[in-house]
Amino acid sequence: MPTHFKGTPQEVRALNTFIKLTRASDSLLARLSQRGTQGDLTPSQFAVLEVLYHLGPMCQSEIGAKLLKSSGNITLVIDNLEKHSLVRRARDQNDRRMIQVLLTDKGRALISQLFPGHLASIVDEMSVLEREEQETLGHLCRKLGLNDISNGDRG
Amino acid sequence: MPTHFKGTPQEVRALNTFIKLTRASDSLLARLSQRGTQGDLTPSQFAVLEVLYHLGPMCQSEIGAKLLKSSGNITLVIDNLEKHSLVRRARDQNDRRMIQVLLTDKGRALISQLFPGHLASIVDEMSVLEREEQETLGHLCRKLGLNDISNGDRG
DNA sequence: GTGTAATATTTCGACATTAAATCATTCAAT
DNA sequence: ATTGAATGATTTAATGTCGAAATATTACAC
Repeated sequence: MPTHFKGTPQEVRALNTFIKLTRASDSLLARLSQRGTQGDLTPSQFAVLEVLYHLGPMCQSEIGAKLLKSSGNITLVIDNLEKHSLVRRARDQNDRRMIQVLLTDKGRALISQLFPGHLASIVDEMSVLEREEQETLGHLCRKLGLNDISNGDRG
Repeated sequence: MPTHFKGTPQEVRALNTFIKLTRASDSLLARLSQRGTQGDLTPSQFAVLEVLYHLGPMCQSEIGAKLLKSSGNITLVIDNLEKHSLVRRARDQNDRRMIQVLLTDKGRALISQLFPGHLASIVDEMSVLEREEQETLGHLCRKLGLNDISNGDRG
């Protein structure tokens, strides 16, 4: 909702860009959710399974860092995934403060079955932008997202 | 976290753009929150006060449409704002199904006090992008966000 | 070895979020 | 006027989210 706010051109521009960015992200996420390509999983649950699937077992704090979520939150999401036998916890033998989270066979089967459809949805949603537009968007988002938060990870 | 996923160039591009977009939005929101320019308000509470401040009194379903939130959610957020005497409810006299939500004097004073700092934070965060980059980002986000969801509002 | 700081996870309280079910009200068609 | 569909708001159940406090484990200084 590009605002009616009256301010300097710089202020109006920044505010409108901000609003469009957050709305694009929100509405894209909502549409992906509506497509049902995440099965019965919540977005958080899907994200955890996906990161474990592509990057392998990791501890909870690492998952939280990747997904920009708090440790308390990750604990709950892992709890719920564990109830459905999609992941399991295992104390790290070297440093017993940490808990490794691993996909179960059931969890691996589920995410490997869901991921292609999820990816196809993303490709489809992104297809309203040309190749170069996608690259420009990615570049600008990266520049903006990089501002100060821990961001550097290539797994 | 630009993924390690191996797929077609089109798939890799779409997935990376998607991840960068959502991370940019998430991390920007997190940084704005950390700045504390929203006072003691939650993001949802701030958004409701802001929309009432700039667009005037409106019914709950209208607020929900602007913020892309469910009606049940809006009910709760308005409940919490009402507890703090920042807004008040008033049945619409013409159509008693609707409830007009209005800023109280306290609510108006609060949002008018907070908004300038909030805006300054946004301008500051956006300043890592040049004027033209902001406009390009806004344009691309609008194109992407417009895909199918009700989006047309200029208040 | 013991105490202390640091790290990882869990717990708890408050708020957010959705979907589904329900209630009240309005509107339309008879 | 009455019925029936549609609309707006509320409630409920399940999950998510954060932040702060509590707990468990390790690492380090002494």
